[in-house]
Amino acid sequence: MSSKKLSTEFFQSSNVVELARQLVGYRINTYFDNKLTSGIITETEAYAGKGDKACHAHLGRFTKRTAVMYDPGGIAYIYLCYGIHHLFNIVTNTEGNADAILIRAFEPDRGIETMMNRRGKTKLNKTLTSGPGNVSQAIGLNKSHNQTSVCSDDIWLEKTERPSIELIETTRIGIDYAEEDAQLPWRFYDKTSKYVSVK
DNA sequence: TCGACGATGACCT
DNA sequence: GGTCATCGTCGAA
Repeated sequence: MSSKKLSTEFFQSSNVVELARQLVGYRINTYFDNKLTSGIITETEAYAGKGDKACHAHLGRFTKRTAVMYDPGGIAYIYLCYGIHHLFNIVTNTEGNADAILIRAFEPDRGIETMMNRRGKTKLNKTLTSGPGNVSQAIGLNKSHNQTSVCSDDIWLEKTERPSIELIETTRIGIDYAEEDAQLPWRFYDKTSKYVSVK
């Protein structure tokens, strides 16, 4: 039990929904420019590969952008949304499945000053790290980290004991185009945290 | 080539 | 509640 760091194998589980559920309460860390930033994940969404209408890899859609999703789990899928925001996902499952988990919010813990600088904030409030675009900016992730490992010395996750989590399972955000799959309860968040994008 | 648009967020009233 | 910034990606032409 000396290492709490999540392994590549952890992310290669075939059940992306269960993994997304599990990650709420776990710790996300990055170490860039000699600065550690970390926090406790409060909100995630599962995207279940080819069979999920909300997933970029729906029906096996394979483009330059989505190619990374088909790689073995344990790496980052980061893409630009609305021309402004970098959204950070973790690819899961084994090669060829294209499952991913979107990290939508976390509760800042270590390196808060660094995160506020990256976000251009002078006051600490929930907007520091709530919302997928804000998450990436706070922990210093951008497209250069696409396809890089999330089990490295620069980016890693850790298991925690998850004290006082009250897990809510509900629908995903911003996927109205996904028809009936928009109704799937594949968003998970901790009701006890204020660091959640949408309650 | 070109046009449409998106797994958003900040700011306004 | 509404508006809009901003640009890479993708599919149509």
